[in-house]
Amino acid sequence: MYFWLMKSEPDELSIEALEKDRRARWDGVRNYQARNYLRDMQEGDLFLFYHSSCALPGAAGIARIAASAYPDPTAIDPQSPYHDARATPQANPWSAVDVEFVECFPQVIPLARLREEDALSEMPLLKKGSRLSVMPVTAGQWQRIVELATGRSNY
DNA sequence: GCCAACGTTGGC
DNA sequence: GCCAACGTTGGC
Repeated sequence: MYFWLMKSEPDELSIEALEKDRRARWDGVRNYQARNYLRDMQEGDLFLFYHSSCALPGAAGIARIAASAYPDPTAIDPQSPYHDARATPQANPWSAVDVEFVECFPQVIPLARLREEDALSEMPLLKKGSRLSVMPVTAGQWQRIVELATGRSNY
């Protein structure tokens, strides 16, 4: 079991929308490093749902990988904003996973708050200039963030 | 292989 | 809207 963090613009998919729908496809990732992490995910892995490009960027909740990586259908869909003209059904370089809702944090843990934690300073999320949208989270980082968010000392 | 130009990300 | 920083593209 591994821990991850994935960024989403709440206008596209928020933790609240996932709570309502229970399950969603996580698609549109168009960066090779992020894609490789998607491919490393296993059903049952947990991830921090991070809201980006919004009024209050930060960790908003927890979700779970419901289906491991498969070819991202949006890459070969000409109608999709994520369409990639070089992708074909036979050779689709992009991957998607399915995710399911676990919990909303009582309050979003803002990016600025995460930055105050020495224990989190190694997270790619907090490194200057990092734009990676899918990243691994260590057990220690996971525990610290869940504790900040919920008061629970363990998950 | 180098590197300038470009488009994108994402916080502020 | 601004802009720093990044990844990708494509000419050479």
